[in-house]
Amino acid sequence: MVDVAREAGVALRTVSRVVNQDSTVGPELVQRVRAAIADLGYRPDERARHLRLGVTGTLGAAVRQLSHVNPVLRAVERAARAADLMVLAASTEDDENLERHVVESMCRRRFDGIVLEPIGDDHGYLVPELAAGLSLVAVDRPVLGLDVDCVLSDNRSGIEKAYRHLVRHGHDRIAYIGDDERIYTARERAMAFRGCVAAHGGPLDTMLHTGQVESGRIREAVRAALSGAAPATAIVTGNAQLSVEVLRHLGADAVDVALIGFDDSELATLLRPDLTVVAQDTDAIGSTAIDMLRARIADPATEVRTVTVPVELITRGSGEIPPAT
Amino acid sequence: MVDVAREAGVALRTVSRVVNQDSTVGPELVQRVRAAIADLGYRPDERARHLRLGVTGTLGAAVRQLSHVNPVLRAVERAARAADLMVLAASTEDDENLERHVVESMCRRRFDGIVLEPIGDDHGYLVPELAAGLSLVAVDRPVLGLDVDCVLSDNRSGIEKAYRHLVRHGHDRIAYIGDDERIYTARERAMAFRGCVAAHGGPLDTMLHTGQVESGRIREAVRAALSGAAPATAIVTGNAQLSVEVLRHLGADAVDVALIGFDDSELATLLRPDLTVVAQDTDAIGSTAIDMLRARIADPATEVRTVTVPVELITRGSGEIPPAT
DNA sequence: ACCTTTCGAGATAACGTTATCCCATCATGG
DNA sequence: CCATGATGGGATAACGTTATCTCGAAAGGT
Repeated sequence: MVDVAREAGVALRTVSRVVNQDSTVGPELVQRVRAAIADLGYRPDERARHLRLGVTGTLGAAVRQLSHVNPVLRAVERAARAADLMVLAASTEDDENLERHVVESMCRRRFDGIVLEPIGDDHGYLVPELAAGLSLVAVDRPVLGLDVDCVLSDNRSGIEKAYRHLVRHGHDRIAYIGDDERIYTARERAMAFRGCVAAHGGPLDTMLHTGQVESGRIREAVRAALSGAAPATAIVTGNAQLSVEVLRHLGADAVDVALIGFDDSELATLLRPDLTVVAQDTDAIGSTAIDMLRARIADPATEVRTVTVPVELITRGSGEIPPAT
Repeated sequence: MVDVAREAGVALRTVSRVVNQDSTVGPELVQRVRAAIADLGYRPDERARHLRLGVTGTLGAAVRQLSHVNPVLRAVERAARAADLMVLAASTEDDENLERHVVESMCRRRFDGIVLEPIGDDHGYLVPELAAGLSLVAVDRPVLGLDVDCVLSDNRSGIEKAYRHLVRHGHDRIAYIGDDERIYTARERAMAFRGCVAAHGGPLDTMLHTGQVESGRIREAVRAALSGAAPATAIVTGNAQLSVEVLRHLGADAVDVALIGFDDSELATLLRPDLTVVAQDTDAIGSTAIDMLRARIADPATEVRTVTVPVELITRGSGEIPPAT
């Protein structure tokens, strides 16, 4: 920058003014400075700029897997771009230690705010960061034990919609195959399912299967649900990956067993019958997250909120299969 | 930091030494400084650190869509983590202007290097950055007109493998349905297909269909390929998304028409018959990209290279369907 | 007892920006 | 013709780090 100033025969401050489009610089000086910048290949250094300014105009997104389908992240990027903020994202790989590493890195880099898909139950490392003024919003899952802004889907209502839909289509014995209940969303959905069964009066033991998403376990769960004296005539799955696994193991039975999946996905309309799903409003989740984050950045004293976004049942065929007689 | 020094009763430099685990500080001073850091909630500022150090220990990844399946990005993150580098990623949304914006932002932030999935044909904006010492590696597609490190899949060989495989299974009339040839990979694959047809001696007009991935166009292409006096008995698709679309429109015909898709995907083993694919070695692409980037960062004078990574034909059933008689 | 070595720690100067303050220069009004 | 703004531009001090240089003190050898 000092070289540019010398080359253009102006003061340092003037170069800064030209770079920042300050209107108080005469046109011919602007020209001279521009020329010098091009000549010398000067490229401004945001590190220094941000250091001086205090803010970085950057949001961090710490998500489970960058390389997976994540419509919420897409909505986050869109909304941030609309607010002239840059989003830089990194994967936490469902690893608590990696989450901590990623988030702390973002804090040390003084990102203006962080969108986090939290993992696990212990987020104690966040306490000093929050005390020091970190703006953070959790999406998809809450940060347990900490008073933090949060955007969640209405998991309970989603399961209830699916259950009621199947009951309405004549099903009586409905199974649920879900993810590991150590995961918040899996826990919420399984609890909601238990509530449905309790309200409806059926047995639970052969109808609820949760645990790691592992092909062998899913096969076993599908087998257990569909066998015995009173086999299930319908299945609800706990997430998109589980829908795929369950379909894989249903095989030819897929035309006889009703199925409703949690989460919409592109293959929902590829299969026969098309997949009925509980779809999350990912656009609303993402843009709400950015709204809340921006509000907190603007005023750190903003009251902490948890927003629950409604889900929608999309009927496509698989959920409308009648019970086998 | 100066507050910490005052609180601990030491000099600024000593605090820095403690933070950076310098061994030349006495144990009791380390304790005092640690206590002061915790007391005052001091959090180091990487912006200043990076400014002073010159390097940021950060790589940027500018990819088409963060929220899409992208096994290469996963491999990039893994390999970078192994090298103790942080990867921060952003989407370019297949938009040339957005790509430029993202890459220039990363440059101004002085990322140590950038992994780029280039879009379009004009990357002139990179020239001054490269001249100023930007380390960059392109993946999946080359940066046309610029001498830049590059990791590509062997698209030509992939198409040839698929074509030969189908010929070996008795097919004579093989159709190709591909993406818009303005996209480099689509162009390469279509060209390779033309070469195959030329070598094999068949007609081309009803067998080659490229253009935007749009449901109506794909339906029309499938119809055109399978109708007429000499209908195709086998189809090769140009990418994973096209495989899905083609399958959608094949419907019940999927058991009669041989199909080989470019790119592996999780739904390849979900369908009946399972999908035979040309699989890219995404792990190799990602780790090679990081290797090349690190080499260039370490020595900017390193010779520019283009690495072509082999592809593999994975037979699963759909590609082994014999021609209808 | 004195000199040398080693080790720990402090003062100071960068890194590349921007903001504050201040001073020219010029046109305008009394 | 001089005072008064207004306007454009320059010197200087931060922002929060780390590296260099220097110095003091303690330990060990002759």
